[in-house]
Amino acid sequence: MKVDSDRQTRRDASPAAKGVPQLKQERAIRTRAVILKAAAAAFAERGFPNVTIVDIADRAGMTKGAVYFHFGSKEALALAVAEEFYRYLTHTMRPALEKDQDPVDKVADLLRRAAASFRDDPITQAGARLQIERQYIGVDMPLPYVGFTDLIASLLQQGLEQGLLPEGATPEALARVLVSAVFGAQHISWVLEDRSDVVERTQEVLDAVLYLPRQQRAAREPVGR
Amino acid sequence: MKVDSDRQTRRDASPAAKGVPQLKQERAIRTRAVILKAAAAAFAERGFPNVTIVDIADRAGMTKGAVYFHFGSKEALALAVAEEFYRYLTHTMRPALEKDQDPVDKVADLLRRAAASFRDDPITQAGARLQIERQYIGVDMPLPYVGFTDLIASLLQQGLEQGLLPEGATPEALARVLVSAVFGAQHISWVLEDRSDVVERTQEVLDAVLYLPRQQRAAREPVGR
Amino acid sequence: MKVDSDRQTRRDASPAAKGVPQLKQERAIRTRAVILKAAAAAFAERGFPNVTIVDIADRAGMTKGAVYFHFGSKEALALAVAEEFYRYLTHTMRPALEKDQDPVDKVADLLRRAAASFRDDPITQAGARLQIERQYIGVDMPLPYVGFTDLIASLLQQGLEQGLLPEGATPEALARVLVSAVFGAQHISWVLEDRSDVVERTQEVLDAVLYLPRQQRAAREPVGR
Amino acid sequence: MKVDSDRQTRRDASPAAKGVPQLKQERAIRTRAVILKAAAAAFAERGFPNVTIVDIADRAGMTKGAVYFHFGSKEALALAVAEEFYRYLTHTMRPALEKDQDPVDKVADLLRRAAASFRDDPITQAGARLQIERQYIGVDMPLPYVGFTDLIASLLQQGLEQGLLPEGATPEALARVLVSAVFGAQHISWVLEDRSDVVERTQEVLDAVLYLPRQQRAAREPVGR
DNA sequence: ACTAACGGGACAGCCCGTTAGT
DNA sequence: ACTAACGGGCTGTCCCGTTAGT
Repeated sequence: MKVDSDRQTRRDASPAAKGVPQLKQERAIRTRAVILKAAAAAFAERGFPNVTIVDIADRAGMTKGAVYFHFGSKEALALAVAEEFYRYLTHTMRPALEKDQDPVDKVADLLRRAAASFRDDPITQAGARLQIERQYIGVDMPLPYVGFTDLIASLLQQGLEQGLLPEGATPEALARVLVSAVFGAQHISWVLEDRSDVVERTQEVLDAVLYLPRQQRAAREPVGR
Repeated sequence: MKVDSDRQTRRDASPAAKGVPQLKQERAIRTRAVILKAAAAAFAERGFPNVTIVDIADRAGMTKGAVYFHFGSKEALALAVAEEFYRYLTHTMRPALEKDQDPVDKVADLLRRAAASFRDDPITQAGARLQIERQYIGVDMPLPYVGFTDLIASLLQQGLEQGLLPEGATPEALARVLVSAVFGAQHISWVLEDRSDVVERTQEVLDAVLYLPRQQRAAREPVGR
Repeated sequence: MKVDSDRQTRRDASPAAKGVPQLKQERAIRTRAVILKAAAAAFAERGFPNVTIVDIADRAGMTKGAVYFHFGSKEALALAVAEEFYRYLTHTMRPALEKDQDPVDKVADLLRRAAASFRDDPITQAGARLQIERQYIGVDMPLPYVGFTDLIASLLQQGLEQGLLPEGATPEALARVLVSAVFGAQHISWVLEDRSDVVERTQEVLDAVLYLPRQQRAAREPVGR
Repeated sequence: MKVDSDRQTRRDASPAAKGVPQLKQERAIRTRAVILKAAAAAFAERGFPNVTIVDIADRAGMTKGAVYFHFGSKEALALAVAEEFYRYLTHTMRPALEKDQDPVDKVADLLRRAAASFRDDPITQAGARLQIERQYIGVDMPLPYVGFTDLIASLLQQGLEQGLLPEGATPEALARVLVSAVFGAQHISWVLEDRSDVVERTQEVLDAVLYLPRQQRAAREPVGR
């Protein structure tokens, strides 16, 4: 079951140029974006198996055929949303990495931003949900969590070297714990409180995993650095 | 659309209780169990929306009609599995609570047992998955996580009073973090490693949240109690 | 698709006698009657295709199996109800025929009694409905209307000979008209007024077909005979 | 459970009326008509509960999917047939009303035309049958008989005023009797003779209810007015 | 670039009838 | 004489994807 993410891709490959290639398509790429938004909202709200193409078309204010013109299948749509999600995610994270702060604070910043996205951004919500539902989609979505976990691990490694974490700590393990906990917090917050308290729950995670031990350390070494 | 978990329930209500209405033949209760097992396995493996009644019937070695005699609908089946899951869960936890160990160790024991169940027991796997898929089921499943979180919070409260946790810690928040993290760890382990390393990941969570701070404390108070 | 009206029939044929044949069956006969009543009510209310065997069993306060013990199929049940209906009908009519009154009044009496039965007796209602639904039942129900129509025709013939009807009248045609009209009146009354005004509508028919012409005649021949 | 008769209806409501939204291609409106015909034939022949969507699709020479595009459910299909029936009925009646003849003859003409339709036109047959089976359909079909009865009553009222009916006659009652009798005649003719003699039976009704009394009157008043 | 129309496959639930078990 | 349990078939409906028509 081969599924390109969308027609766009196919088209870029074949006719390189042809008179006025992309002027006419201006409307089309707007339409495409509208569909994508609609799809994301639908997926976030009701989940992949519960969403029909007609649902999406209705939300986008057009007919099924139009959707099928831009995306070859329901799977392709999901995939496109997922990709958009990753693109958005890295974009949101950037400021946290570029800001001038110690690596542990960077990690915290990163995760808080992620949490806020989960609470506020439909694309993020859809992306997260589609990740969970990857089995229903049947096409290989980009493997989740790993890249993010590695990034955090390397930051924590720096933190450890700078003495910002207890000596016994292993950065990889801590990174796994953090990602697990934030993901879990987001999910539970979703089920119980419709995500209204994700950020708070995420902060609790950060306090427990990153800062509580640090306090201890600080308390134990009153003699200045 | 209220759905009883199964026929059993309906029947208990109607007859005027003639002693023990054990009219249920024990062939049937075996059959019922077989169906439940089959359903759990199917749900765990493929997810609620992907499982058809025929799948379950086939796995159970019988026909749709037989399944429908015992469970009035697909939803009822899912609900029964979920209930069985909770029953099994509390049953598995008991030893950890009754064993003679300090409250924090109890918590750790509890979560390790849960993790092991996630790895080994199909009913648990199905239960967890159905929880996530509750929206697809459309009947109100028992609210998840909360009871468990409360139990852990009260144990941690005891631990705090016994000086087993850092003074700054708040038991409720820690409990939420633990449950989130273990749930998340289990989920990620599922996606990435087919759950083979749940227990290890859970241990990492325990180390990071419960023991790493404690070590710090221990190190800081060398003079015994 | 062979269908005996019920098991009873079958049994009468095979074992002529055997120790204590019908003592034990006393309960059975009563049960059979209960089922028949339940079936009639169900058929009258919801129609043959809409009634399930379980419906009937529930109404009769027993299980499907019990029903199937007494009646081999849903069709057999319908047939038994229909037969009961005809038995009841002839029974109800008798007084009208035996009473001392002129043949035209007999006809009127007959039809008024029928109408009253349609209004009050569930078996009659069921019988009438099953007649309409004969196609759904698929077994040859006793042909309806004809015997009744013939009876009325012969009475009207007598009436004609006694000068109780206009000379131009043909008894067979009048009989057909009467039966059609009463049947139609009953049906329409059912749909529009839940049968509450069947008797009145029937009287209207009698007035229009039998008595209005007679009045004319009476008015025209003031010189009595 | 409200059911629109078909998609058409739903669509008319939504778009903000852009002139004439004749987006309906006339291939489609032909298809729709074919389906309707097929459905009418099927319903007339076998009755609503016995007809499957596939039956209809097969008769129409297409697949279930196509049928479902035009009609959202089996009920909608039945309703559409019923509506078509009423439309056809009023259309057939018109000439009788416009023709230059006395009101009583108009009534007779009306009913004879109806009878002929019952014998010859599948839509009419289906409509009549669906009326009887309204309970199986579960959506509120237009209330039957009443409008027609009123029309006849008002004609008879005129007839009475013109001295075409016996003085004692009440038009409303006569109208009810006529409609009942014709409906009943049609039904009995259906069961017994597959409707071949509806028209004759209807004529018998007209003779008995409208003309027999009139003859009497004529005979009695030889001295013209 | 987009809409209306159509094809086809799958699945839940229902219900009839039988058999195993008293 | 009756109940619980089981088998199997059928059909309405949904929904995905394609083609005819602008």
